[in-house]
Amino acid sequence: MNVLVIEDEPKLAELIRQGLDEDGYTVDVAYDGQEGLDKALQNPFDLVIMDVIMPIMNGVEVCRIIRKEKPALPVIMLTALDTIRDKQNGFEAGADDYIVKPFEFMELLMRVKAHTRRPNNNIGSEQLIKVSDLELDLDLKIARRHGKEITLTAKEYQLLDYLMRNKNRVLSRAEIAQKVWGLNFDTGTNIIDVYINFLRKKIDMSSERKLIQTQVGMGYIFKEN
Amino acid sequence: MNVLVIEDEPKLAELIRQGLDEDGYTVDVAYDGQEGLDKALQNPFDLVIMDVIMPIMNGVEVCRIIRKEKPALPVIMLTALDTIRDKQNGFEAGADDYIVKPFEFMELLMRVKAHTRRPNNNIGSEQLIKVSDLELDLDLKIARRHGKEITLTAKEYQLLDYLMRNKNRVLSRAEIAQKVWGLNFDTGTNIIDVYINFLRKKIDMSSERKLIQTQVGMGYIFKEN
DNA sequence: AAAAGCATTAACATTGTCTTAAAGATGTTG
DNA sequence: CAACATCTTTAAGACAATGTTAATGCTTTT
Repeated sequence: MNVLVIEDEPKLAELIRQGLDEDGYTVDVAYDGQEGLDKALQNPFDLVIMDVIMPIMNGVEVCRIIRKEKPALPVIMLTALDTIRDKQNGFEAGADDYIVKPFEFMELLMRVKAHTRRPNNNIGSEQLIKVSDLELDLDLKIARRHGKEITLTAKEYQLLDYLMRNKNRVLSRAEIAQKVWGLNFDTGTNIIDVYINFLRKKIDMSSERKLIQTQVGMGYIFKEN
Repeated sequence: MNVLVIEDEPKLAELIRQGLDEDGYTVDVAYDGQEGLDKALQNPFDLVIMDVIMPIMNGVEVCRIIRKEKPALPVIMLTALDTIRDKQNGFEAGADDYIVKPFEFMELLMRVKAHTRRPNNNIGSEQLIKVSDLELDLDLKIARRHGKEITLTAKEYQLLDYLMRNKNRVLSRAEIAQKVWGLNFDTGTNIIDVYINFLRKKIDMSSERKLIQTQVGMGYIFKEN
């Protein structure tokens, strides 16, 4: 697990670094907001711990940008500001947790564990979406069913990605056109039907379990189970 | 967003319920650990808020089981126990957050938001309309009565959706034609009657409680209870 | 009891979907 | 930079599912 600590006070930064290190985390430290932001965006961290009051760029700002660029990356704010208003600012900027100084290191450690335990947090390590026996490898841009590799073209990949992220929900053609093609679906095109057909041939043809199902008059659904 | 509150103290439970309700959450309350656990496992909640000290089964136990059965369901613990050791117990049982009483409601609300903001959590976030023992699943576009699944065609679905959203109100054919078909109902068509008939066969045939009722000379009404 | 309103059914019309083929883009390689 | 390969998109016909009409019989109202 890779953790980024953004904290301008060297003593505290070192304390946190060492404590997490002892617990098996890989820790990187940044000493101001700008440096922290750059590191956070460029490297695959699993969690960010940051102070609010920092030189160059304050934590709330940094958090806002991180949240926008990496919506799934957990952020724990660490600060002496204790009023409800301060906390509200932090949470509104997208923080996932807020710890008031002074705190016991044990408390921080427990919260770090809580936020890195989440099953969704395979971000930073290997990237894949899994539904039933089909997995989509976000790094290699291929699918796998029963462990067998299935190559996909760009559009097929985008469509499958969208379907899988919205599994168990009927998606209208208009919705799919909008999200995958950026179209307004007034154009009377049947391109979605055609691509659904391509995907079915690749992922559903050889299997009994049909993952892509048609909902006549409504759209398509990617069904788990 | 569906939230389960497990809290034995009725006053506090109601306070939380009301506050979350005002912020747009759908809230269910359980008053002891066992009831809470049952509800949590049987329904698709997005978040659980629970007290630690409760009759029948304590929060730590409940949390441990929830975590095992539903690893992705966020749990916020709420307790008067303030020592590091207590918190450690909570987190080790799989809690995602830990708030010490007394707390400001705003702080709870912010943490609830933080935990329900996470992407990928379409787990449990199924949208549905419920009237009496009939529920309409807006994701799967199916109905369920007594838990039994009922598939619907596109028009049937649209009509039922309209009826349920306007439950306990007599709807004239003209209104229905307008809203569901986009027609002006001057055409002397009986299509609404026919579709009401289809719906009755699917949802009312096998049940004593007739949800769709005729108001002679006026239209139809979808009646709760 | 007559009239009006409603329920039900089956036949038919319409729409929606699947599949294939081929043309138009785009990217790659000699 | 031309020829090739691959990918994306359009189009058309076959087929299936759904939507609608209309005729008939039943129920409610007056």
